[in-house]
Amino acid sequence: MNQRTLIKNLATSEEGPVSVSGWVDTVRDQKKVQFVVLRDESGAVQLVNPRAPRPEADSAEEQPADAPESLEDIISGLSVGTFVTANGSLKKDERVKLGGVEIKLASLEVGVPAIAETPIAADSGIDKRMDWRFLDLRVPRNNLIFRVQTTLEHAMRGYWIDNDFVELHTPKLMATPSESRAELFRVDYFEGAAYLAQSPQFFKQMAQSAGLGKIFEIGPAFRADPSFTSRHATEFTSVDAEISWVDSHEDVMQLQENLLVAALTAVKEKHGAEIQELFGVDVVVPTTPFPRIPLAEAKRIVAERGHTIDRADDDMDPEGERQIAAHVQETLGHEFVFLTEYPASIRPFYHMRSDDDPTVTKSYDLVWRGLEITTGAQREHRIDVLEAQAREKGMDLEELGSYLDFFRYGVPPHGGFGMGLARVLMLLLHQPNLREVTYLFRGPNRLTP
RNA sequence: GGCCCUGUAGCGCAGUUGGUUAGCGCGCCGCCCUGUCACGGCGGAGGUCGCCGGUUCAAGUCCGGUCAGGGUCGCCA
Repeated sequence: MNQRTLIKNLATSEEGPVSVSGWVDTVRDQKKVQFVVLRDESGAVQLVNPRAPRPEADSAEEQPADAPESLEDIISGLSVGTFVTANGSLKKDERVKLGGVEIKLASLEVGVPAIAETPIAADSGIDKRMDWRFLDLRVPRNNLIFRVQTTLEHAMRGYWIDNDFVELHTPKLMATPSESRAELFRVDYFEGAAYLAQSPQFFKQMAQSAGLGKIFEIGPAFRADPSFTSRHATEFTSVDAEISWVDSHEDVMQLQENLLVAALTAVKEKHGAEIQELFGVDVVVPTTPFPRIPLAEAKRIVAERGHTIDRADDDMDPEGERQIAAHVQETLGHEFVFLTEYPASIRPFYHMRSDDDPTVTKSYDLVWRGLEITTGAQREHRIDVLEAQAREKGMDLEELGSYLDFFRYGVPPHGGFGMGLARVLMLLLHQPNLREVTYLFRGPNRLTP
């Protein structure tokens, strides 16, 4: 391992010998002095090499053919993108606009030369940039996205660990569908077939019967959904939690809002300035409690705003979600809104129904700036009611056998939610598209790289 | 999957009612340049206009098909 200094630490380093490693960002090769801007994952710094006076014309001929290449020739031959290690002397210099420091080069160790003409540029479209994602990710903005994601996940884990949650890793290969038959990826499994998990739903409920109390998982989910939108992927990272002893979905909503406040607080603290600089976005930590609006009322409000929801079922449409978010922002100044009391007709069989109105579930969606990021609910844990609801939805009770067993040997009342990590990141950074904030996007037309 | 839009140089784009040699910016290559920092100056290379077919004396331009991509709706996280 070489003893490189991270470029961001140069500003506070002492003048003198230093070594940095990174890739070439710019070469400014002038007659009397050469400059190289070197970038690593933490920042950029200027390397400088004053050229020696030109040797006499005939002295060049005296150079042996196998003489080592001079530093100035190495610099002249550098292509943008090449990874190098620079050794030299750190100097503060007010003339340098890039951080007020530069490294006077002693030597340059050049690795594999990069092809000079890159297949993408800063203004390339998302599809071309995804083809060359490793180049696209060198851009500081994109590098920051995954630092923010790391902080986001770390803060959520921290919150859960502080609150006695258990972290689980549920299987992604399943014998039967985890929710519905639709959107399932079927894969060969030895002599038979298996399905890729659409969500950890059943397994995190199993943890309730297992007596684990409070659990969470951050893991992959797969949906064979031919969706071509800015907010869908066929493989995505799902943030899930499930807790015992809830009185209603209200307890789940409280968990989730506290979790999001902890996560966004951590992101603002650690990256707020950088996010402002590179994305022009102010990270807003929401206040609790988040507004809660029953779906029926939300639909009335949306209708009053002049948007007609034109659809066969009782659900909200995307424009309706944007409208209700605008309403909440205007009247309450809040970016988040819980839409609650979804009709049973548009919810899965395992959502618990309301005590006083069986057509309504104890469930919610969380909408952030007009986009749904979560569905949560109290689950039905009474086996007879659960079976009745499954039958009503036309589910095959045989196929649900092992899931239904979770409820036959004792189970606490429980509830939980699932949240799309990339959707959160997309909204946090005001990005127009999931693809921008996914390391390697997977969609109906995208399996590489 | 439905609807709408877009495919022209490595990248981003322009290209008139169809008309002779298809342009611009960036990038790339070469030469020049006293400290640059979006360096600058001069020169150069690079395109069977996504693909197939049709209309026409003539197609980047019009028509049909096809492939790829984007947006949106459905679906959801």
